[in-house]
Amino acid sequence: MSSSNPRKGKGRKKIEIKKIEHKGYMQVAFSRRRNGVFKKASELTTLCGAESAVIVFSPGGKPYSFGHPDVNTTIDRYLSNGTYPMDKPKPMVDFNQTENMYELNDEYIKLTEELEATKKRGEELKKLVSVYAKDLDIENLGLKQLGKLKKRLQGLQVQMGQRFDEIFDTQLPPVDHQFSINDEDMLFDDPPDFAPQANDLDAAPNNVVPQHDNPQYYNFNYGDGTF
Amino acid sequence: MSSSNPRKGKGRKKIEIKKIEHKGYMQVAFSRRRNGVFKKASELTTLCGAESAVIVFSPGGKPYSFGHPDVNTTIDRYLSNGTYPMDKPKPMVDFNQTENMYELNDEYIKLTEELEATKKRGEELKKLVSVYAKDLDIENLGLKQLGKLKKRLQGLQVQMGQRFDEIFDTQLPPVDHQFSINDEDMLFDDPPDFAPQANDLDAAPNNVVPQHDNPQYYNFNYGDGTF
DNA sequence: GGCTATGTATAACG
DNA sequence: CGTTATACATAGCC
Repeated sequence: MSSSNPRKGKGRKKIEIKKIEHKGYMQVAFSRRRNGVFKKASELTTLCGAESAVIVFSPGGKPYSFGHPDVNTTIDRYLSNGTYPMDKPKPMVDFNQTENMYELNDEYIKLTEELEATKKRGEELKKLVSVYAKDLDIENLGLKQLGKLKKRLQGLQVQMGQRFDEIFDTQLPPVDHQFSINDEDMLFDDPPDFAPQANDLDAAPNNVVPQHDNPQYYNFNYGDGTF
Repeated sequence: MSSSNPRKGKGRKKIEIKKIEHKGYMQVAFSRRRNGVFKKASELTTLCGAESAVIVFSPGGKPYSFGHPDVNTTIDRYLSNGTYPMDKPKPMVDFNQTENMYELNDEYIKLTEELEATKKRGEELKKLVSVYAKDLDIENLGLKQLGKLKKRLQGLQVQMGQRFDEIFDTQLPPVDHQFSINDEDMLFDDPPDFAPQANDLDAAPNNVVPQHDNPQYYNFNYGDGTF
């Protein structure tokens, strides 16, 4: 940057927490700080015996993660804790502590989104009800209504069949990330649960090279945790 | 301490990265360091425009999280193999402004209440629609949901059959009726038995994230100290 | 990937 | 909870 000083400040300089525009610097900063975050997380984990997971997507879109005992386990626990479908009472934050800003902000964003989604769904349901409400009582259906219902059921059955085939053919994971929004779950009284992930930590070069044609995941082992 | 030290024994001391047994200290450390991790993550996010999610369970089992744009979005992206739209403007508060917290908290409470109310309405509507919702998004149902739906439909079929019987019992079918009795068979006798019993698939291993081992990095003990 | 100077996080204490 | 001294993280450079 400057030119006339052969030996400018070698040490660290203060930087503003704004987006780094220079791609090269940004990449370096990302790399270093990502590792810094992972290390901090692992220390927290070790010092306090806490479970943790950190997921970061680089500006290029590559995922990096750290977790103890492993990312998926922690995510599962987080999700099944009801935070996702948002059933359970959340552990409440202490509003008098600055340190909870982050959590609060997070909750705020989630709430905003969920509210929006829920409202939207409510509207759609309303429409449906207005159309079908009169047909609700099966015992009082006439032939015509039964015929309609029958057709509908047949259509559903076909779809169901296809869906089953799809699942068994492609081994599609049953995890559905969108239950909290298009929640068909509560319809069928299904307890929200997530498939336990196979935990297979195979040794690999510490290089960040994606294996074969898998999507690029960058995980590291860090002490006990997966880095 | 025993020797003279003009400086007081204040200031930070080096600590070993192992489980803190003293619960009081541990709680303090957890609080501070969790906050530190969140801040680091938020800086990383800001500096590099990266998506991130941090989940930490306190030793007491309470989940804390930070995420941008939000935890669930990042988790979803992670779980769905890292392919996801990247640009998405989110309301991001200034983490360094404590004043915002109260405001945020206020919003938070309002949102929570509104969400609850909206959800409640939504559920009631949903009950009404349930069976008749032709717009049910079957394509997004998981196996378990499909199983339930199937049962439901079968139950309906029985009811429909009874209703049909009633109708044809008490009155003569129209001359050019749209449904023959045989239609019943097709509907009721022959419910395509889709799945062998679906609940197993939930345990099917998802595509496992490749793990990279980095053994020479920090090595810390974890996991025996009872807590 | 390594070095060094310096900004930051934070352990111990009031 | 605020201060203080200090370990640690890391920006700029090689």
